[in-house]
Amino acid sequence: MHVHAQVTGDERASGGRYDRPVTSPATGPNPRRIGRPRSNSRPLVGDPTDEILAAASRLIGLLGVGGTAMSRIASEAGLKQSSLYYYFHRKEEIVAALVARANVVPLELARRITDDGGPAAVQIYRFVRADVVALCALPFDINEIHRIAARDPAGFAEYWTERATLEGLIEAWVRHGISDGHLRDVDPVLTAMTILSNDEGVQNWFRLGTAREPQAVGAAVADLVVGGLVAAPSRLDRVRRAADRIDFQ
Amino acid sequence: MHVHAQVTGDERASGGRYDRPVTSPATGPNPRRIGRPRSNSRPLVGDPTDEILAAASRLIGLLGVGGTAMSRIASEAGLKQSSLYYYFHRKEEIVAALVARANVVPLELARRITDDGGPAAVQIYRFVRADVVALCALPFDINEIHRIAARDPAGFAEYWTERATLEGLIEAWVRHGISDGHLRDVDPVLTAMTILSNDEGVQNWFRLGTAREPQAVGAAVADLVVGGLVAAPSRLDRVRRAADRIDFQ
DNA sequence: CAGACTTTTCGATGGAACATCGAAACAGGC
DNA sequence: GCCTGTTTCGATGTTCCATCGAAAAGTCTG
Repeated sequence: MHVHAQVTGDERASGGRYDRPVTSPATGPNPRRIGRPRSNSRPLVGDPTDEILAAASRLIGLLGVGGTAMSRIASEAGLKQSSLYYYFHRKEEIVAALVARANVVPLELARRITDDGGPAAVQIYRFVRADVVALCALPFDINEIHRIAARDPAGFAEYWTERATLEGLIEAWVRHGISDGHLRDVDPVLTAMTILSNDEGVQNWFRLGTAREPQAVGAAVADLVVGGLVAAPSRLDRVRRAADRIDFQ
Repeated sequence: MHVHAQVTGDERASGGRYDRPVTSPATGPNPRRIGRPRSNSRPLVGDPTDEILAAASRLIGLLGVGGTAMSRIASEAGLKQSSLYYYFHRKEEIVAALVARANVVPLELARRITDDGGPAAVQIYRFVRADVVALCALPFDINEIHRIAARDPAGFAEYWTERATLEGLIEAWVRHGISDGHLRDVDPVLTAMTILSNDEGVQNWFRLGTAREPQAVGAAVADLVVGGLVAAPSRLDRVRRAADRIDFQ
């Protein structure tokens, strides 16, 4: 029977290999692997799935999704083109796996900041500053991935769920800030959307070549966003100092 | 001699037909056109270049650049696939022509606002509000086009020049606002970049389906941006009223 | 330790899309 | 009528995504 028939729903979500072994992947010095040997004789370093994702990530950052051929990814991962389809059914699944990784960082960040508590303005400041830096550090442009995810809501369902969660956390900060009078009376939904858009948009232009350091860009954007939200501008300095105390010590 | 050999540098920049006739295109009731007739018998309505761009714009908005096949554009414009290449050498040239059109609106807007003069905060407020609306009204996602333009700086040289001009105009507003004390002491370059990123990022999320009206989104973003820039937050109300007086009367 | 089964890889192939080439089909001027 | 220039087409080449069946290894069972 052909291996494709063994695919279950779960692997689609995980974006990984068809039948992922429960045992850890080959890591020893002489990783005896089953299956037909590769035509090239290069030593096999780790989990092929990870190697594929690493190659894809690098290439997509360089050439974009459309400009990155499956054959190129395969060759950089030490495989032939058709062998890729053993690990990922379609090109989009590779993209989905990459976006799933990228999504973890901002979401973890937001959760940690929510757990830390503190004034809403400080929370938002901390988030924006770190989010911009994190997005700038990604090897590829998150906006391009967004666009692909938007055209295939079913295939990227997990992504959109996480995205909604993230937006919800930010909304909650904004709501708290408004109710305790520290923030202006803005639309929380629109504001959360704008904050995320802003981070991603800036990341885009940073990628296109700005001399600024990501840290500086992040701080500037955080200044602008929080400055636009706080009820009294004199608070901005205190907010910045509070954020620095938490994150830079 | 093949028609390709007749291409000059100019047509590349204009993104149009190989040898654009100086005479106006057929507009009469019975526009007798020279050249081989089309295989379909549909009546020919206007300039084929415009029809191609209209079809491409619609399809790209629907399916994205990668998802829009040249054969599809051709068929919607009443042509066979290979006939497109008489008007545009490559798919990217169609994209370049579209982006050239899209770029006109924000640049004109910024120039008019500069000519109008007035306080920097009002200028920025007016720009952001109108820019967001204009970007939301585009049939396609400007961010996708940006990315393609970024990967081919030579082919989109005109676009990048105009972009730099736009950024320069905004920078000048910010500089003026700082020097006369109405705006906080921010980095003008970074701020101009952030403002444009913000507009484009919000446009992106609006396109993905928000219940808000573009007008409302634009006003909210303008509030946030200008609120983050003005030295005294009490000024925000006055700025908004001043902008309303100019644009909504 | 032979043979069945599983895992991983490959080569061949089909189909879709971009792009090029040469020629066909018209109009207008000589 | 014939030549020239304009616009369109069909055929073709190449590249890329994706599928299929089989090959080449290891592992398990009797």
